[in-house]
Amino acid sequence: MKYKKTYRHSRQRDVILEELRKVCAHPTANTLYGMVRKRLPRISLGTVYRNLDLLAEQGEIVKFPCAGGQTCFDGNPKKHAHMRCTQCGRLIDIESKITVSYNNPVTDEYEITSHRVELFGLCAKCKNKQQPFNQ
Amino acid sequence: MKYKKTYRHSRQRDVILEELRKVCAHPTANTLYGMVRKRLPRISLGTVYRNLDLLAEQGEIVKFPCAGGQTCFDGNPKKHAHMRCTQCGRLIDIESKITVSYNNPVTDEYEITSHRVELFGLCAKCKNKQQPFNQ
DNA sequence: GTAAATGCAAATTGTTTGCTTACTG
DNA sequence: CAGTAAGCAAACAATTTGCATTTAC
Repeated sequence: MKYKKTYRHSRQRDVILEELRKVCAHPTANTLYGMVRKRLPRISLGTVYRNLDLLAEQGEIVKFPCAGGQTCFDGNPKKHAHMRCTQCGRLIDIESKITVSYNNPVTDEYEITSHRVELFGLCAKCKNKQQPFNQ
Repeated sequence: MKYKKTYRHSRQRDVILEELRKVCAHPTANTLYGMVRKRLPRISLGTVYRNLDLLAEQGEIVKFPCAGGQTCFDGNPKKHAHMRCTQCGRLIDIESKITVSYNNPVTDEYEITSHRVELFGLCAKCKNKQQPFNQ
């Protein structure tokens, strides 16, 4: 049995969380690294990753596996809807109220405990541009 | 303006698609590589990746960015629901009928064109096991 | 015959880990 | 002062790419 880990406070973690909360985008670890480095020039990328994992573990932030194999981070843990732009790939927070219903049969096969909806569409920028070249 | 690419037929692509369609799991490129190699021992992993991209481009299969930075592939392009097991991480096809509703405001900000629901829960195996150690 | 697809290996990219030092509680 | 966190660099793993050769149309 594993013991519960105790967390200690760190300036780096504070800054990472602050910077992530500051933006409404969903930056990757590397993007965030760039942002944080402006305030803490000596921070290392490894620290950013470690803290992002830790913050996600604590439920302070949310990790998103994204297309292209990168992980994006959302600093806003309260539920809100997302839309992925099918043109540029960005993840956009949207206002839309979503309702999901599904039948959740009581069975030994599986048990559904929660859900997430991902919406796809066009973001403002791409919507107002003409289509890019084929592909 | 980019010209439309013309596809040529290849045995490797056929086998990759066949093997992917054969299973109801959602293998990674590497897993699929193992499956395909039984029939085409000389195929290379690069070819598998190239063909999976190409098949996804054609809409024959679907790519899933997964937690852990891997991409999973679904050979069954007709819509069906998925559940991700929060314990073991596998993606399970489920029977549940899902209905999603959301308001899709007509605005310049964005335009929603489609959606996907991801369900989370426990798969049969994990449901019938006791919890693993903390964390 | 031309362009697309393959096999192979090397390169790239995102992420994790090991280790020593610094810092928190 | 015990154990967590940082910084740095090396290691890893998934995926992509360059190139010479083969294959499809």
